Amino acid sequence: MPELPEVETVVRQLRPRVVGRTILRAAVYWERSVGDRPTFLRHVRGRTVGALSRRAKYILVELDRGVLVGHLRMSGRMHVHAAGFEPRSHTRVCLHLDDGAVFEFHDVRKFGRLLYARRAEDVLPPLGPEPLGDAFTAAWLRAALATRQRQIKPLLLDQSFVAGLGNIYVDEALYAARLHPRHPAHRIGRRKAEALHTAIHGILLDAIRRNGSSFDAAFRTPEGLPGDHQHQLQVYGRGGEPCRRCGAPIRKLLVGQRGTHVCPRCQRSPAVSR
DNA sequence: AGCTACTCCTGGTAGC
DNA sequence: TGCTACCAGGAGTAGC
Repeated sequence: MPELPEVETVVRQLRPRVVGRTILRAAVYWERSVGDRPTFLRHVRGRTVGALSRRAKYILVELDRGVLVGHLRMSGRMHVHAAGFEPRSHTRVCLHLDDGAVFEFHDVRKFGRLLYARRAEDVLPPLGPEPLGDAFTAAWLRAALATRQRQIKPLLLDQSFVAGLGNIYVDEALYAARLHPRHPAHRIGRRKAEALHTAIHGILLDAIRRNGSSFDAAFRTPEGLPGDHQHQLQVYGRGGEPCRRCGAPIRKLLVGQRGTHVCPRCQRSPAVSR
C-alpha cells in the first residue's frame, strides 16, 4: 500500500517525465477517480506542468493554472508510457502529453483520486507535520504524545497528527521502538518517544532509498518495478514467523480495526486496557 | 476527544 | 473445477 516512501518514489521517478510538458488532451475512464469528469477535462486541457511534489501521501502536480492532487490509496499507480499507449483494464485516467507520451493513472480498486483544484489547500485535509521535515523533532513528538490519550498506533495513522505514515511503517516503527501498538500515547516516556522518533525517521529514509515496499502486486514504481524494502520488514506481513530479535512468533492483532503485527515479547502489552 | 462502524472497490484466496 | 464468502486497506463520514 503506498505510504510516504512509495509516494516519494513515484514523485521522483515521474518528475523528469512530466515537468515542462503540456497536456494536449485528457481522457477519463472512471469518473469517480477525478470527481467530476467535465470539470476535470475542462481545467486540464492545454495546461503545462510546472512542478511535481509530495505532501504526506498526496502527489501534487502543479499546473500553470491550478493543480492536480493525486492520492494512490490502496492500489493506485502512475506511469508514463510511450506514444501509442492504449488504456488497459484498470486505466482510470490518461493525460496525453505534448511529447507524445501518455501519463496513466491506473487503479485496480478505484479508491485513488486525481482531482483538479485551483489550489491544493482547497482539497487537502488538515495534515500534521511531515515526518521527514524539520518540524518533526523528537521534542515535538514527545510533547505531542503527552497531549493525546489515544492508543499510539491509531494516533500515528491519523494524518492530522503526523502525515504520511500508513499501516506498514507504523507497525515497523513501533516494533523498532519496542512499543506496543495499544500503548496510550500520553504514557510514553521520554526515552521511548525518542526511540519512536528515531525509528520513524530511519525506517522512512531506508524505505525511500529502496524505492518503497511492494506486496503481492500492489505497489509498482512508475518504471513498473517493485520496491525493495519489503525484504527489510521485521513484523509487517510476518504473522506466525519468528521475531528476528528474540525468536517469538510474530502475532497478528486487530488494533483500531487495522491488521497489526507485533512481537509479543519485544513489544510488551500495556499494563492497563487489554 | 476518541471510539466504532460503515463506505468505497476488486483481486486473491480459503473453504466447500 | 467452480462456486461463494470473506478479507485487505486509506481516509472520509456519521453516530455515540
